[in-house]
Amino acid sequence: MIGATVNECVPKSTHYAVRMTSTGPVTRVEQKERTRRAILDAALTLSEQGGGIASLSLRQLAKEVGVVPTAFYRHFASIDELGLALVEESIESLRAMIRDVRQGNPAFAEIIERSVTVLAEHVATHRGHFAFLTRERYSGPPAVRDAIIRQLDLFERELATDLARFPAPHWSSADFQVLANLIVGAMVNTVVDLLEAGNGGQQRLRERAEKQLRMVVVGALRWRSDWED
Amino acid sequence: MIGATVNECVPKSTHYAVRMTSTGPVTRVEQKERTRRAILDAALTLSEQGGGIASLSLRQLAKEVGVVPTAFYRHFASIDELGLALVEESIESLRAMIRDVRQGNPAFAEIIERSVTVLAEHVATHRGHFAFLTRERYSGPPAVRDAIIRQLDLFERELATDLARFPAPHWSSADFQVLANLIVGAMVNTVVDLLEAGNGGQQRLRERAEKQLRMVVVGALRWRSDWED
DNA sequence: TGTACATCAGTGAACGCGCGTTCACTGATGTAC
DNA sequence: TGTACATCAGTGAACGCGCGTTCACTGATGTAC
Repeated sequence: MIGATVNECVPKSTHYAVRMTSTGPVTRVEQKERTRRAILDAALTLSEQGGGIASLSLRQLAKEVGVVPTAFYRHFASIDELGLALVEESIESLRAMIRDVRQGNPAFAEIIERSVTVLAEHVATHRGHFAFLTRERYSGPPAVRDAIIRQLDLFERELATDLARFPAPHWSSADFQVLANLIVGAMVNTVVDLLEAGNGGQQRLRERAEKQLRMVVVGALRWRSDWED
Repeated sequence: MIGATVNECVPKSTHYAVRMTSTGPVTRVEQKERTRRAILDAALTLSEQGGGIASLSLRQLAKEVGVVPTAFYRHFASIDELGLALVEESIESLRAMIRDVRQGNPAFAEIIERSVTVLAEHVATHRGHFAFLTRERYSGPPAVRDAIIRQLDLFERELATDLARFPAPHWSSADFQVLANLIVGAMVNTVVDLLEAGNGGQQRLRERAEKQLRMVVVGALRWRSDWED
């Protein structure tokens, strides 16, 4: 049966896992970028399923991408560097969302509805990034956790500044900080629930988030610091 | 230099890592319970440092406990079973806290202060459990995540029922559900921040949590469903 | 346009290591008499 | 109280496996002329 193994002797050749030849010829630079993108996406997917970036394995990752394990090193110097790339692009997605929420100056009555819509849209288009941020915020390596916390703190301070423009005579700037913390926390919880819910639950969660924001912004702003005595 | 190795030839004998002989003789049952406890505690510590329960290794764990890896199997059938034991006792800590928050009927004015105090005390005395719950809520195995989510949902519904006793004529029961979700989220965020802060930050975080609860309960209850149109 | 050479993304063999789990064992604690 | 036997928490050798990383390689793409 020596001849039986002949079919398995495929000639060795360079194989592109994410080639998509139907779109025509591709430059080497484009091809490299595609593989890099496929590695990042597979890392987001696998760490979402498998308990976070800390339990991600290079060999699982290579298998998911459809490439030999050592090919990874053409794109990243180590697994840690991949983690840094993921935290950077995830934080960029978060920044883009925050920018989009804050930009424009819709009428007061529409701020809340618009903000929640923008939030839901960004979460839907960058699921992997938002899942990464909410997960690694708690279980990631210290450098990753710190970067995420720093960005959320920054957003909290910006929000406190924005809120301080509302007419609320009895409020100190510390009060606005505390309110901003409450709001950011509620929005992060909304993100988590949006990620976990199927398409069916999205509308309910958006309405819940809008109602919570109204309770807090419209309701709580009538609260007065001096009530606390 | 053959004789040089003689000192290393210690006779083989049963070794108890957590014996504490100063307290006198210990029964076999007590000794077994001590080791089991040491395994659970080491698992909480290591998974807090090392990226969650999913990246916990049996051999690290045994080393931390001061026992040979195979000794583990005298206490748990597998690593997964250890995970189940951890989620069970962590959820029991959460239940105990919730019970303690809800019990007694302090004057209305004191409910908030008392609740935050109880929260902070339970977090301080069961750090490992609360760190486990807040972390594995996002990165744990599905069975663990589901158990934690279920318990938080339950608490949310109980809280909605409690809140519905407040006089708030314009509120529907759905409104109370939404408010309860906001409050539970804020309390979970407080737990996370308490765990991350050193002793120095505890007081500030407690005051922040109290202020947030006042904003939400005292302020938001004046919000009316029909404002949303 | 055609040819000869350079580049480098992906390959596959190999490494030493820590992993979870199995097994037969040992000896201190517990028990029956 | 003393002795002979049973129990079983902890031991240590061994297993096969997947891990991250190294290295020299191949052959398609890119470039110089």
